[in-house]
Amino acid sequence: MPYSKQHKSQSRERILASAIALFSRHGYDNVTLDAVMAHAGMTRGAFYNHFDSKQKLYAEGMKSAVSKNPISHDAPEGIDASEHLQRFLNGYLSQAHLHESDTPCPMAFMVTDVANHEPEVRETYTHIFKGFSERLATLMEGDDADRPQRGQALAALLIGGVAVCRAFNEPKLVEEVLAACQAMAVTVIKAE
Amino acid sequence: MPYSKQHKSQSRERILASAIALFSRHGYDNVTLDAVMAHAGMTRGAFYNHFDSKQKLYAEGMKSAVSKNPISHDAPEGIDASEHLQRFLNGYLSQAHLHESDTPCPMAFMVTDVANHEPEVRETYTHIFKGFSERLATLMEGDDADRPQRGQALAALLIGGVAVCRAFNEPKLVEEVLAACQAMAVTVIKAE
DNA sequence: GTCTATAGAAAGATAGAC
DNA sequence: GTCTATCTTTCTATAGAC
Repeated sequence: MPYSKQHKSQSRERILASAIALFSRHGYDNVTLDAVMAHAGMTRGAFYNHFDSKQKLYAEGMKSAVSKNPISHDAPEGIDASEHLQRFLNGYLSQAHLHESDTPCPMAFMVTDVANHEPEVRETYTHIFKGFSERLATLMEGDDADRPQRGQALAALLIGGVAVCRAFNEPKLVEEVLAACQAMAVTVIKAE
Repeated sequence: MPYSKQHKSQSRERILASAIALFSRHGYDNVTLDAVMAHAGMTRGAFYNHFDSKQKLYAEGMKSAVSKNPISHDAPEGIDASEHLQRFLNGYLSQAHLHESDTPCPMAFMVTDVANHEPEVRETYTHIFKGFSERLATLMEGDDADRPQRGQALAALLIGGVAVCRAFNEPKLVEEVLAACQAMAVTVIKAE
């Protein structure tokens, strides 16, 4: 057998990484399987050995993207929750996230796209959002009873901020809105 | 001349209304010109007497949608700014807006879609967002110096809240997030 | 498992009749 | 101005060689 199992799973991972990067930046319909496979270093014909359809790849890509989100992991040694959260906010609401990241946040980059897809994809999105908002709630300060709600609102603010900035045509406005969201986020995560 | 100028401009308006409704709900690529024209009561062939291309229709549709946004207009007689804003928030962050409106907010429904389009569309989006956030800033309370920034963050929160809710698969979560955004919006519009 | 080649469908845009 | 019919391109998905 000329190809190992490891080889196949590596190919699959490359396809997934390629899919996340391209779907996020250009949208589902603007990305062809040709492009995904070329970006992964293969040709179109090999695709169907790994996934059943383009739609399935989209759903799988979303799932795969979650685990790569830095907020999904615990704070590094010696960093407290508050500092961990603040660092995350700085990275999330940044030009680098908007323009350079290879693994941008799928919740912000693909919101509208997901809303137009079938239930399986939307279920995945729902699951990811819950994890995200709960994680934010855990890391913030203040009364326990309010935190889940504040976590959800903060999540909407962050996702909204990144999403609208991506649609803008003016760098100056992008800077302003990122800063405005930062400022509001800070007041949200402080105890009331 | 069997067709009046008025007839032509009425057709154009019907096409625009159809375009806004369909593009918002289903996304640019999931809507065919066939569908737009059928929804407007015509067939595909008539389209090119009104617009140069599908892309142009998209840009024109965005522009047309702005003027129909209730927040663009002044408060009715006897309603003060604070009450006008609160009513707008209630409508914006509602199930009706998410599921039933024929003229949903294009900023929330088409964010990701717009980000994937050419500069002309993004310029229009940028323009609309500025008007929206400035209008919110005008209607809210508190220190003048802070208001532009707070208006931008509030805009991001509202757009983000509606956008994510549209992607969810669980009605219960939709209700929670709408309420959470409402609560946060209220604290933002109050004087600090 | 990956390749090249191709089938088949969908949809944007155009032509010409009325 | 609007219609039907058609050209043309694009892209998903499949077939078969290596």
